[in-house]
Amino acid sequence: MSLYHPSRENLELAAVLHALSDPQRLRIVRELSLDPTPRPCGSFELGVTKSTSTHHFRVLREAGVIAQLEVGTSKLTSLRREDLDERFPGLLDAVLGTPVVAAV
Amino acid sequence: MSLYHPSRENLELAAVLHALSDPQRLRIVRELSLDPTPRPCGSFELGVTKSTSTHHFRVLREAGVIAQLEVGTSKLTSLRREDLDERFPGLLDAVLGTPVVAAV
DNA sequence: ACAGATGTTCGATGATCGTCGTACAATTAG
DNA sequence: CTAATTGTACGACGATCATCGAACATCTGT
Repeated sequence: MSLYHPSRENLELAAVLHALSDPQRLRIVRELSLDPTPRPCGSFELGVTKSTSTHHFRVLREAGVIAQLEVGTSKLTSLRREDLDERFPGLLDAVLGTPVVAAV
Repeated sequence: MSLYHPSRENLELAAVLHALSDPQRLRIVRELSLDPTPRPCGSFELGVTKSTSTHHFRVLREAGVIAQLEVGTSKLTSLRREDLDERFPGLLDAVLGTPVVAAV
């Protein structure tokens, strides 16, 4: 049983925007952008339980924001930056280039 | 009773992304970007009832994506492009599919 | 074989969402 | 004044969402 990942051409803007519209998921994406090394889900400091975490990673994966590779008992997570940049140029940079709070 | 509009500094990324993650609202924003002339809500061809329409315009306004000015019995709607560009550079262009600079 | 680590699955719960219809309010045109 | 236009308010409805806990599965190390 492999994990569903939408192909690059099938990425949907509304789905991507929805995936990014949650604080926890936005945080995951930000962390991933800072250190592009694929890392297991557990290495993210979210203030939620494991099952909630699983949910958020699945939403991100099914929207095509992240890729997850099963390795042993863990899943290495990475940003699908190239696919997103190709399909929605500038979107990821705009989302990531934004400080969490307004900086004047 | 005036309409709530978040100030530029108070625009929240998650709220904006959420507002843009609905097909109807995305459509409103696209139409607004094509013709920047402020227009009443009723001039948009959405396949929903008036009350649903009211709801979508409110979500967009409260997220800071659009501005609504009461004029007579109607409300002139416009994109808050400058505020959005200042606060989240490149986001609106990316969502609208408009490159920030000419393609290479 | 056993224990630990990593993550999933399965309800469940309360909140929010998109949608509708009806009724209402306010302005404008005859 | 009356009627039409423009939009809101108020429930209400099913759907989806974010979250949790408990149980389970799978791999790894000893």
